[in-house]
Amino acid sequence: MIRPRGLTSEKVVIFKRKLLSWGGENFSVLPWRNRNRSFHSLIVELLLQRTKAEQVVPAYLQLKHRFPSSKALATASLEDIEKLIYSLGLKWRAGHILKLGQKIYYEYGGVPPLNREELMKLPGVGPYAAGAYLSLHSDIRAIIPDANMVRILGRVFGFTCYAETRKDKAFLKLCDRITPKRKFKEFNYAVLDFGRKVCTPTTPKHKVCPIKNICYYFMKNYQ
DNA sequence: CTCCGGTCCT
DNA sequence: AGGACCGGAG
Repeated sequence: MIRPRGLTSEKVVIFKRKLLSWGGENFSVLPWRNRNRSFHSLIVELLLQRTKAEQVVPAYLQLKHRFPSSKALATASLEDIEKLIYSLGLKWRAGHILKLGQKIYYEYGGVPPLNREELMKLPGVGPYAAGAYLSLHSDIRAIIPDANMVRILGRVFGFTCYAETRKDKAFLKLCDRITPKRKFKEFNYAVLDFGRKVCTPTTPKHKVCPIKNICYYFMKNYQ
């Protein structure tokens, strides 16, 4: 159970505002960052699991070209998919991608479902992929309780993160409170970019951090 | 050489 | 709840 420190509505408001503003100025353009409710938008979230965005770009473009429709993917061979994502490592994901393509084509007519529970029943789709598909590609508000969110909130609100923190009810509640009601998409993109560029796992870039003055971790270690 | 990261299967 | 998975960055 996490115990956030200094969790006041003022700090929450400042956090949202600063992150949104930072995100607006530092948005990374990536080929899958669109609002298409397409199976490509869901597949790419599997490629992004435990994998850096830059690394995914070529594999994603090739995969999209090779399998332009869910039908093409559903009828593909496992070897074809393995070959395309080989450079990303973790090649067991090829199996998930094939099964996912088949389910989407045969059971959903080519379009992924639009609620969290249904999405998470799909192969390879967990809390991260479901939240990303809904909020980033479908304009449906959802939290993305991934490593970035855990790390950033953990630092700002001074709680220690463990492997199970992502499933912690108090943490999920905090994610829900922090994620804006309206600009959730902009916010989620901001968190992803911020976690990658500023609030990095090791040696966070305090010098360019716009929220260090409300960050428990920074205040404690550098003030 | 060590750390990092989502989901599934035991 | 704990391990397996794999390549890249620090």
